[in-house]
Amino acid sequence: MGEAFEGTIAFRVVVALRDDIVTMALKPGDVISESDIAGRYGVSRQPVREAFIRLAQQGLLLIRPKRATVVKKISPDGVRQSRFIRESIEVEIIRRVATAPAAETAAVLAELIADQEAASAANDSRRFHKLDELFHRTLARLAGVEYAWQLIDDHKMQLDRVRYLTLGVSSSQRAIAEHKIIAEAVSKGDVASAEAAMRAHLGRAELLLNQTIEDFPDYFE
Amino acid sequence: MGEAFEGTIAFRVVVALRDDIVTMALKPGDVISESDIAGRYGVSRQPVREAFIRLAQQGLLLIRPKRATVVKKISPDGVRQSRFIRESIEVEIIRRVATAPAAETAAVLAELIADQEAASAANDSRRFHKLDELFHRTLARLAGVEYAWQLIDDHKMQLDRVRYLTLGVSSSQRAIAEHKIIAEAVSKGDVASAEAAMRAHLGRAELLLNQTIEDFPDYFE
DNA sequence: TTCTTTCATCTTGTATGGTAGATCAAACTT
DNA sequence: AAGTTTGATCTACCATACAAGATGAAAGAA
Repeated sequence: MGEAFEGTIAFRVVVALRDDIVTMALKPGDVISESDIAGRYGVSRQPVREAFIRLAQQGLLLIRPKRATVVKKISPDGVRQSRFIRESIEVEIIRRVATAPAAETAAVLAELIADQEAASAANDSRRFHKLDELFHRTLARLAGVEYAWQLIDDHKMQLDRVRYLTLGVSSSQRAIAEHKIIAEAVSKGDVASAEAAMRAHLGRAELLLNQTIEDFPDYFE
Repeated sequence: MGEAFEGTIAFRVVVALRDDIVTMALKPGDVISESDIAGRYGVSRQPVREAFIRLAQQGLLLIRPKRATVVKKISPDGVRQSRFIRESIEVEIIRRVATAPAAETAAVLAELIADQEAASAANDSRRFHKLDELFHRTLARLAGVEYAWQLIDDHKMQLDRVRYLTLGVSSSQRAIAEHKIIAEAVSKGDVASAEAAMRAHLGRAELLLNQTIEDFPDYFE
């Protein structure tokens, strides 16, 4: 997002609150108020209020006029549709890249996968997560639609909350293997295989979601 | 978007400004200020400020800290990528609906097309535009991803600004003919034809964009 | 007891005053 | 004349005070 207000207090509050929400320090259903947060951060209500507005538009908060503001519960159907949107766009991206692969494509993807293997070997899950994201964003860049990835990124916050609930079960080995299949198909210009591999790669999240709903029913609508 | 603040002044300002921007009453590059708009609507600066924040997050305004706020110029690349997103999602939607068409599908789409023909015959272009939108949103509903359409709708605002610049050239006849082809393929469960028809239907906008950039260069980045 | 009503106390919404950064033109210096 | 500095005047940012709706518990009526 082109956040053009980085120096402001409101920006600091947005970043802090968003982090708290995604990492589940603020749990779905938690009630917060402008004065509450203002006091906690030692600022006035005004910048907090503006942060609330921004986070509400991102689907993380629900401002209830004259009542209170709550951390939005995760909507299973919303997550499902976010996945639908992501799969639609990423499939189209992979088609474009595979249809006319640029010269650099194979090398760039291979290097990213090598980095991922290094991070996996070092058990650095945070770095692996970053590299995983970078892999997908790079594909968007190669397709000339990096902005489209930003859109996915916005909606990925909901998914990230789910992901955070299931920390540690991420099998980076399998993800890397799937990345390799995708990269190979793309580099060869095999559109159909690339699309199928991407769908398989993204499809695994569905099971994860259902499991998570069972484990943490209070966090979902 | 689940705008949950309909009774407020800020909401009225958002609606009014968004309408002004989409209809080009406020032109790309126009400079506005909180006090300016506040005075014009007879309200205080506070709700105007909040409206600015919301519109900035929707990509219609650019708030420049300590300087001024301008109506964002239209980014040709942004419009192109919005089209990419829309096509990705709508193609996936049409696939889903065509793969397993519900019983009601054919009848629902036929009725919508009939309404469109009536609006076209009556030369009611505003009503036709609404029905055109409804056709696409209905497909999303039939695919069980109506929320995905809301996403398209948000990003469609940029396209709507372009569309408004080229008023009158909308050939509703051709659009209706294309809708018929789509509806028929979907009803028959012919996935490949439905997808191709949808791509062709959405693809026409590219030419329109290039023409518009030539005609109104000042409104684009 | 059970239902109704009142009212203290939450909340967000709005108005307004002051602050500091950004801009630009006029005055000044060289 | 050309470049520099100053200062008036914009702007958005923030703090604060007040208004009004929503809530829930306590007091009162049946």
